[in-house]
Amino acid sequence: MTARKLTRNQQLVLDRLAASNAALTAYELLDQLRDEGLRAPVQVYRALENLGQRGLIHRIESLNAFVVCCGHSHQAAAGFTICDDCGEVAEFSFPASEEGLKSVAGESGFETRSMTVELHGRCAACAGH
Amino acid sequence: MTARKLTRNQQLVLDRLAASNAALTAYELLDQLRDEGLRAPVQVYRALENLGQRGLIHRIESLNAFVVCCGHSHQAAAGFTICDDCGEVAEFSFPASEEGLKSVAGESGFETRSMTVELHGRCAACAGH
DNA sequence: TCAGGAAGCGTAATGATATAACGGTATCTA
DNA sequence: TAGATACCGTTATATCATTACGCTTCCTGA
Repeated sequence: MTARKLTRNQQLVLDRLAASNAALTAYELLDQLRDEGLRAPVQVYRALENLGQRGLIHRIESLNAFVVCCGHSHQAAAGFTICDDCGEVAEFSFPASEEGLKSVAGESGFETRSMTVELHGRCAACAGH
Repeated sequence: MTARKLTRNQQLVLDRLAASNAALTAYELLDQLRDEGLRAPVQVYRALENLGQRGLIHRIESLNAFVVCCGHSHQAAAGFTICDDCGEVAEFSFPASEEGLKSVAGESGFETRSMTVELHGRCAACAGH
């Protein structure tokens, strides 16, 4: 019943993501892990699926790529800022706006189960602040 | 300087999207337009790119698919509700939450240029209300 | 403690989404 | 009406993701 230990492949993928400020695609992960013996996309995708179910990583839809989870357990939805200059992805939460969005969508009877919130722009460093 | 008229391919793609409540992928559009003489994905992608620049359509990142724009000119960002049962996609705006999101992201110095807001769940009809 | 089931593995093939490169045609504008 | 720009169709290729198969590892309970 308790969660199974991470397998070698899962740990390798998680470690690569944890070491990156940017989101990594499945194929970028595969390239970085060839030295560790990974050979096929499906090996990476399987690890990603498992890590996703555990809530240890997030998928960035607008990049078809993945990042580690910030570490908080998510009662709330996760939002992401994505720097289009340097690629840095940062996670944030937005409890008030989240309620606002659900509420606006709910006006037409829509029942929200999950949400994707991704902001593109420039990070503080790239904006020169 | 004034906007060029839509070409035949652009109009065909726009019309198919306008006739659908669900988002359509580029390949679904291609299949639906083979009778009209379209043969290759790039023809559809080129039309989609042009229509996107005109603001006549939106891309749904979490589906890799496209919908017509509701028709409002967007000073504000567009949000979407996506029914995971029937596929219906509806557009909404959320001025208050939009400011909230930009503001939360801005706390760390992030400058927002655009945002993706996609809510998955069940539409009123599928929820049985 | 070991039998059965669930989860995971590697390999191969394939499916789905998107773009690059090329040379030709239509349209706009000065 | 010449030059610039946008668009066209065709072909090839890049990128992202899944299915299928048979074998191994790990967990659990009798």
